[in-house]
Parts: sequence; C-alpha cells; structure tokens
Amino acid sequence: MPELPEVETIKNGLANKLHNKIISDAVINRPNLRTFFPDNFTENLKDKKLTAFKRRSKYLLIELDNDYILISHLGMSGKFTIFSDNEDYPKDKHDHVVINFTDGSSLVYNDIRRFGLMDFVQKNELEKHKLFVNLAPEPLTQDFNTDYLYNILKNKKTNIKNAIMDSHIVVGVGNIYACESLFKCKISPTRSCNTIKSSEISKLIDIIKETLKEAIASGGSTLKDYRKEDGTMGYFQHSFKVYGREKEKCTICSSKIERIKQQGRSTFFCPECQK
DNA sequence: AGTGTCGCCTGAATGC
DNA sequence: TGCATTCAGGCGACAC
Repeated sequence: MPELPEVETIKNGLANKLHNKIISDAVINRPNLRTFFPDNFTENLKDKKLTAFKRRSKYLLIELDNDYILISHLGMSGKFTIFSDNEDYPKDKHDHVVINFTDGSSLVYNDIRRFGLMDFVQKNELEKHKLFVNLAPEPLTQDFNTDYLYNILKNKKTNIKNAIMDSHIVVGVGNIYACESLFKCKISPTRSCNTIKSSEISKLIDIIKETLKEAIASGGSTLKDYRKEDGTMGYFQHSFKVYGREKEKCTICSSKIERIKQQGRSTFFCPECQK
C-alpha cells in the first residue's frame, strides 16, 4: 500500500533509471484500471522522451518531451518494475501496461487490484486537472502549518483521524501514517476536530512531517542498496508502533493496542496513551 | 455545505 | 475439504 513516502521513493528510483529514455512503443492489456485509459494512450506515448519525474500527493508525474505529463496513481497494489533484458512482456496476468524503450529495456506496470489509474494532462493544465484541482497542500511544505490547520479544524465535528486523511485538508497521509502520527502525538483518533487545541495541532503537524520524512529517508536508503534480479522497486518494511498491532502491547505503557472502525477503515491506537 | 457510505478489485485469511 | 464470507485500502461518486 504505497503512501506518500513510497511514492516519493519510487519516483526517485524511476528518475534514476529512466531519465531521458525514449519510448519505442507502449502496450495496454485491458481498457481500464480504476478508470479507463485515455483515448490514444499508447499512441501518445510512442517516440516520446521521459524528461522529468515529479510527485504531487500520491500521484507520480512523468513529463514527456511533447508538453504532456503522464499521471500515474498506484492505488493499493500498483507496482512499477524495470526490466533491462529483451524478453517479451507481459508475463503476469496483472501486468497491465508495458512501456518499451529504444535501448531494449522495459517498464512494466503491474496492479493486482486495479485501484490505480493513468491519465495525460498538458503541463500548464495540471492544477486544473480534475484530480488535482481540489487537492490540499503538500504536508512537507510551509503551507501545511498550525494556523492553516487550526482554522480548518476549529469548526469541524468529524474525528481527527478522518480529517488528516482528507485530501481536501492535507494530501498524502494514508491510514498507516494517520494512525502512527496520532499515536506519537498522544491524540485519540476519535477526538472531534473542534476539541483539538492549537498546541496539539502544532505538535501533530511536526509529527506528521517528521514521520513522513523518516519514511522517505528509510525508503531512499533501502532503494539505494536494493538488489533484486527483476529490478522491482516496491514497498519497504517500516516498524510501526500501532498499525497492524491489535491486541499487542503498547511500546510505551504495555496496554493492549485496540482496533476500531472509522469511516469503514481500521484504526489502531493505544487507549491509555492517546487521549 | 458538511458528513458519512458505497463501490471498484483480487487474493489471503477466516468461517462453517 | 471446499465453498462462502470477510477484509485490506485510495478516492471519486453518491446519499442524506
């Protein structure tokens, strides 16, 4: 389940290996992922050079030398793999997109659950694209600060965990990092937004930034030393304090970690530490 | 307008 | 054993 740090790491890995490569041809093996591929998807990729690799929220942005950007979201299970040989792809039934380069290498997109998507947008139209027009600030920028978040949360009645996962408030904080950040701040995930004090919000922002930065650094170092035959760039095992640890002992107070459902999603927290 | 729920999808895990 | 159900989750669409 790639969250912002994983997407950032994958973006850097793709940039290192694919910068300035030229597409010889592209193949899609089905008409859609979560959404349909745009018309002329493969035709628009043919003969294009990959000129830059960026990220906004959890979207990968691959700039082409024809004024367009290839937008890619990995959803839950999307994976990019680079192959340097000249074998024929796809090889797996979930290899949905194959992009071949003029040097004989290939980039394969595999996505078991097909929650991912791909689209094109003109470079100067990115912020107007329907997927981007309503996106909140990036968590690692100055725009995500105490004043900003306090003013949004002070009139909200929904729970704080739901709020920090809301892409209209801040992007890139998924279920794992929402749970982990709230634990580090000792804030209960069930608290109503309008009860969170300014000092708590300040700490929450610091913790979210710190948690994401640590995960990016961890992913980066993992990627650097990554050696695997198929060149897979995937997901990195981080150590979690509460996520996925239902009924295990809290590392701080030894109470049992609880799991509850919020908006249909599992939330893990320590009922003693988090108030 | 703000808030909560549903559906998309596969495969692993669990239940009877 | 084997079939059916549950669960995981980002995020747009929809309902209230």
